[in-house]
Amino acid sequence: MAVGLQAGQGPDEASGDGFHPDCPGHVLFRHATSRWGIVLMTALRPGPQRFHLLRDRAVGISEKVLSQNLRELVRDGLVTREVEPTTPPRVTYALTSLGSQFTARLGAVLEWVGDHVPDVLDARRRYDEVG
Amino acid sequence: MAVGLQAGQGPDEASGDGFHPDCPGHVLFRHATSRWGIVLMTALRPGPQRFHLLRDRAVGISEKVLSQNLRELVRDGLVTREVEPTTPPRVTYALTSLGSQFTARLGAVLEWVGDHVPDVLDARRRYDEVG
DNA sequence: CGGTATCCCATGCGATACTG
DNA sequence: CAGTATCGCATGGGATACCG
Repeated sequence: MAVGLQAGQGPDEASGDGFHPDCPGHVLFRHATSRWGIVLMTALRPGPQRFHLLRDRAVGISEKVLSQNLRELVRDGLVTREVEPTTPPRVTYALTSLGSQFTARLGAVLEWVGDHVPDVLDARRRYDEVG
Repeated sequence: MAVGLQAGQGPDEASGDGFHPDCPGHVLFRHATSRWGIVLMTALRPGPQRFHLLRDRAVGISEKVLSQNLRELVRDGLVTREVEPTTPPRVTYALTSLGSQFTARLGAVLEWVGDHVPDVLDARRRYDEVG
């Protein structure tokens, strides 16, 4: 059973099945596909990365938001966080197998989107000029 | 080339490739995966639907937000809008082939999420209790 | 180095009311 | 029936400063 299929076929409110915004699967999806979630998950695909490296890859992210996002991903079980208690500390993030699977599927979507940007651009132009 | 892979490997700012929030592909992705975007796209998979039917399926949506979302999806070329100029008017929305392809890929992600909700729940419990 | 704390703003969404 | 107009709020995220 998918997650958001047929929202609102439940009784009357808070539709019985999996699409209410509070549904754990929905929350996971929002975290992983948030503005920075995608960047971070993707950045982790090649292998484990340290905090400052992720900060550099996610150009423009603030440290607050970076750590916020990572914390949620860790909580959801998509990412691991490992601390070596040296001074200064050394913290490494990596995809779990769960995160790896999710990111692979998400990657297919992103790749498709990338391949079809011209079509979207065309559609917008047509929509904007004529009406 | 995927869309958000390796953000920030460009020169210095607004990373050359496809992940700046203003990137058309990113915007498309945000529209289609917004709170209601997923519900609407999914609701349209079985076939064309009229406005009031979509409103009923997306339990809790306001008409304002429904028409907002549909308008963006139409503009992005994922959905068509057809008006029969009767009184009262009869407006039908349907997936384009573009929208159909996108939704299929997205569906794979949603299905995966649905299948792994228990794992996520476990992860969160572990995270919350121990730390 | 790897964070937190604080403040602020833009956006998305909800509720309600009105219209061609 | 299929919208638009208006208002108001919660949330995600940016900027800056400080800490173990």
